[in-house]
Amino acid sequence: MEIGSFDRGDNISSIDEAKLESIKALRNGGIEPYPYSYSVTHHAKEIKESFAELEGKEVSIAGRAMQLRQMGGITFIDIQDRSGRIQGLIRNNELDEKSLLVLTNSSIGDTLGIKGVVMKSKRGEISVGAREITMLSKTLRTLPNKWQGLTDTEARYRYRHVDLMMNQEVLKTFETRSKFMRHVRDVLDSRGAIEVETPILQDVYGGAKAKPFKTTYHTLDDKQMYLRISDELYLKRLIIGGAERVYEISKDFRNEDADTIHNPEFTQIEYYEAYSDYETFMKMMEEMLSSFALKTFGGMKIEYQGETIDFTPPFARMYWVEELKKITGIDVSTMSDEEARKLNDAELLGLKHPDPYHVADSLFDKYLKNKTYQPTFVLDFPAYMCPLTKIKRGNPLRAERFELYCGRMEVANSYSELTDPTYQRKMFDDQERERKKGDEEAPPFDEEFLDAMEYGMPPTAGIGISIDRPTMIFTNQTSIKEVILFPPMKSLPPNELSNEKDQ
RNA sequence: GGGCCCGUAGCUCAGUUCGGUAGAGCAUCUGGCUUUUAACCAGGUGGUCGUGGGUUCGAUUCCCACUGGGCCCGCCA
Repeated sequence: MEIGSFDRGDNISSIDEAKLESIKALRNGGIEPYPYSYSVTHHAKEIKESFAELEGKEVSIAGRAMQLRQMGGITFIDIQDRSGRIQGLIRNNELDEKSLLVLTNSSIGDTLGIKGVVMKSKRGEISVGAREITMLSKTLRTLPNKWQGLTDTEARYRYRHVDLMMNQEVLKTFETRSKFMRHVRDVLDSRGAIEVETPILQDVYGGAKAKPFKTTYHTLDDKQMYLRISDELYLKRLIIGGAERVYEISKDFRNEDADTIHNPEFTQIEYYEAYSDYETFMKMMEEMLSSFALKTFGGMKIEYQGETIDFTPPFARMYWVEELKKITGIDVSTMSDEEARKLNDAELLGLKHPDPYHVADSLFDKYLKNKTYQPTFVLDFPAYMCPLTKIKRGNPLRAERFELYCGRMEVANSYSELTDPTYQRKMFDDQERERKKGDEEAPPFDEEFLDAMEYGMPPTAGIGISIDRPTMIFTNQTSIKEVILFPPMKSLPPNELSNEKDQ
């Protein structure tokens, strides 16, 4: 099979006959090539960092053999574990019979355990001088080129396990992602919030404007179900119920094309806090991002794609409707349908649905988005753009909503949540009308949610915090696929030969 | 959905300009070597050149379609 075509779609390399022979040889010598456990005392990085204390002491390390230099009676094996690499130094005449058998049947890619003494080689390389070598897992496959490694983007995503073993910085990226998610949780937990789980499979989707994935729940009653586009409405029902502070780490699904900053399946943390408004969350976000930068990178400034992003609070505030008016003379908050259509033509926006909502949004992208490289609160949206938001105090044309931008990407979206059930019902009616006109992104009427709202919802601030995009910034990546372990890939064409024997 | 680029050995890449069924390095196999670290030296194995069709005496190379990937645009708060 060949990698270039991915014909079989199941493997990046073929099974190596010689390695099967090694397995036989090991078993003939009484050694199981797939044992149960191994006692690891140290990681590579620890040994290198604490060499002074560890020199002469016995340690056990385990990991994948990435390089192997054999010169007659002495072998150097570079063992890679999660922390990095360290050299094993093996002299044949110091090994017992079993270790020697393991050594002669070892190859690059095997997972090995080495027990021995911390020392330096003649060339000064910190090493583990082996007394015992244990086969922990015999590989059947061949690793990519030790220098260039695996660089083909498609292969890296389809065979992420190979990507991880060949490109250790990928693991660092996902460690950073994990740290960020942990940090957001910590911040919310410290506010006394509880983490909840709400349905991913929903009868009535809502909480955002987006095309859903449809599915069918045959076992229940064969009805149409949807993968959630947002968990907003469920979390609000919990606020109505008295939970006061709730959040969910939510995988949301939107049936749209992928690009470098969108993935059909993405992760955000939605958080709702009773008795607070969007000002509370602007402060919270400043604190959350700056403290993460400080804790993780030792400073408020980080490098992203050759430019510095400064997370020192306070972040810039862009009152974008006013800003846009200054630049273009257009007030998008009072734009009529007719004016929107004209602007679509005059500004060459090329929108399919040139309604005020899309035109305003498009004008922001055209004139203002490029000014959001530094952390920037883009705030006070036209009221008509925000059907689930309270109108701004003192200005009925605006809504109390902000989007936090960073690196020209939207990374959070927050409102002073609408709590007036009568007004909310009117908003749903409007949406329903749009929907009947053919806007398939307009969310359906949600009577259950309105019923809940009619019991009375306390003043509440809500926010959705992206996990994917801040991770891109913190790991200096330009594609969302680099921060998603298994990004969706198109199916490979079936191979007619795939039922035939292989190898 | 539109444009541009790409797919050659397990990996990383040459070769395609001007058509004659393919090369390198690493990996792998054999032999040598007891302090290497891109180890080294000698020899060997390995490819229906992404898929299908067309032009041609002959196609990895030219043409068309398809497929997978990347980037840009559109769409997606």
